[in-house]
Amino acid sequence: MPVDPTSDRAVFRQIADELRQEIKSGTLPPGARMASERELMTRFGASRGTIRQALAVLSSEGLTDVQHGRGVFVRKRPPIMRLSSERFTRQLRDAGKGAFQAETEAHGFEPRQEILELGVVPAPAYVASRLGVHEGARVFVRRRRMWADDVPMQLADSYFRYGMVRGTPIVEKDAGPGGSYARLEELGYRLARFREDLVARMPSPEEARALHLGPGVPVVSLIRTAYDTEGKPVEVFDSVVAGDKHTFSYEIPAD
Amino acid sequence: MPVDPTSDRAVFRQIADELRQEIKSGTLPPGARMASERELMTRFGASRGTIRQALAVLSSEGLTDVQHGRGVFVRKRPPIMRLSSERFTRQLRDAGKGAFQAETEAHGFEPRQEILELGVVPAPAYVASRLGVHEGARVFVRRRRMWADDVPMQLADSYFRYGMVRGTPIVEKDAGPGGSYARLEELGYRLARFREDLVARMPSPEEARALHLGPGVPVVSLIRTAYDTEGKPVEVFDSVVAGDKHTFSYEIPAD
DNA sequence: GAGTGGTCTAGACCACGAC
DNA sequence: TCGTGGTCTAGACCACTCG
Repeated sequence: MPVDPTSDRAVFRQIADELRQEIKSGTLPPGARMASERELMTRFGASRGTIRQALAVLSSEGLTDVQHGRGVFVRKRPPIMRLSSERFTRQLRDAGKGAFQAETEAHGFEPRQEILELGVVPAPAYVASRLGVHEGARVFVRRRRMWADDVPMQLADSYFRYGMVRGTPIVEKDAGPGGSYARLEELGYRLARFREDLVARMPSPEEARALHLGPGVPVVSLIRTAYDTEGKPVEVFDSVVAGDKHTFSYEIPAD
Repeated sequence: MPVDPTSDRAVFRQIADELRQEIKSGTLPPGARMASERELMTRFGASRGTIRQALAVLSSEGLTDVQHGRGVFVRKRPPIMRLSSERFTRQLRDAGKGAFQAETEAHGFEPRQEILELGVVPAPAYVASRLGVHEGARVFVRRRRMWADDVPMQLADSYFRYGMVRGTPIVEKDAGPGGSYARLEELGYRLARFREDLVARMPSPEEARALHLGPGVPVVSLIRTAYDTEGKPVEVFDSVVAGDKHTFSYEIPAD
C-alpha cells in the first residue's frame, strides 16, 4: 500500500504508519534491520528528508534503534526487572541483602553500585519536607548509579539526617550487608513502612546518557520515604529508573 | 553564548542546549512563547531545517508545546492527579464512590466515564493468566475513557468472567454507585487485595490521540488484579494512564 | 494579509562500520 | 572502499491564527 500524496495525512506519517505496521505485525521482527534510507527513498518515492522524518517518528515511539554506519533496527525489549513491593521484607535484610541486590540476583544478574557522591549537602525542598527537616538542613547523601551486569538500571540518591548516620557505615562507600536499611535498624530505627511516589517522564539528556537510554525511552522518577515504628521518616530515597528495563508491582489491601 | 560550528557537538544540539537552559533557568517561564523559527535563524545564524531540528529535541523531551500558526510555547505542567493505594478502601465503596470518582473529586474535578465498548470477548493471554481462565475464554469487558472535567485521563478496560457478571449491573452502561467493585461485593465476592503492575512507555499514536498527549509525554500501563477473600481473581483492570497528569503513590509495609 | 509552524525537495559533505 | 546514518543548506509551497 503505497503513500497517497493527495491525502490529508502527511507523506512522512503515511510512511511511518506503513513501517510501524510492519513492525507490529512481525513482518519486521525485533532485531531485524530495516531498509536503508536510500532504499526507502526509492520504495516510497520520497526525498531523504521525508524518509528521515518518518524514521524519526518510529524512533520517538521507542520502536527502533539506530546504529550509525550500520542501519536502523527494530528495537528488542531488554530483559525487564520487576521491582515488587515485597522487596523490602525484613527477612531479606536479615539475610544481608539489600532490596536492589535481592531483586537483581533474583533475575540472574550481578548487582553493582557505582558511587557518584558521598557527603553532606543542604537538604533540597522536596527532601526536607519528607524527611521532616527544614530546607537547607545538613543531610547526608549517598548518590549512586546501580548496575545489573553491564547495564545501568537506575540513578539512586539516599538522604539521611546527618546527625543520625555520622560515624556509621552509612557514610562509607560500602554500607555493609543488607545495605543502609539494615544499618538503620542496627542503630535502633526499626523500619515500619515505606511510601513510594512514582511519576513517568522523559529523561533529561544527562539522565539518558547515564542510563544508556535510546530515544523514545521514558524514565520513572521514584521517591521513597522510609518510616520507623515511631512514624518518623528516617530516609528519603530519590531515584531515576530506566523505564524500558523495569516493571513495578505493588500489593494493596482492600480495606 | 552563540553556537560553535567547529565543535564536535552538532549545531542543532548546541542550539537545543541553549534554549533548554533558558527554559530550565526560568528565563523562558512556563507558558512563554519562544522566538519564532525565522527569528531563531537570524539569532543563531542557521538554516530553518537546523532550527527545526533543535526545536524537535526540546519537543521530544516534553519541554514545549507547538501550536500551528501561533508559535512554540514552554509547556505548562497540567494539574497532577495522585493515585494512591488508599483509593481502594471499603469505606469509599460503601460511600458509593468508585476509586476513580473518589480521586477525581478529591482533586476538585468532575469525573466522567465514556463507554467505548461493553461486551463479551475472548480473553487475551495476559488477562486469562491473571483471571485464572484459559486463553480465549468468554470474558466480559468494560472499555472506557475516563475524564476529569474536560481532560482525558486514562483508558480503562475491566475484564470479568462472564458467568460471574451476567445479568448484573456490571454489564450495564452504569454499573451503579461505588462502581464494579461495590457490585462484586454485593454478589458475594468480598475483596481482599489488589495487585498493580506498572510499566512506563511511549504511547502508540492512537493512545496519544485518545489521551490528548503532546510529543514527549509517556504513558503508564497499569494492570490491576482484584482478589477476593478466597484468593480468587475476580477482575483484571488494564489501563493506559496519561503520564503527565498523574503521580502514583503506594504504601508498603516493612515486614 | 502578515506571521507562524508543517511539509517536502535536491543536493552537499561528514562520520562511522564493515569488508 | 563503499554503504550507512548524521548534519546542514536554500528554497518552495501549504495550513493555521490573528488582526
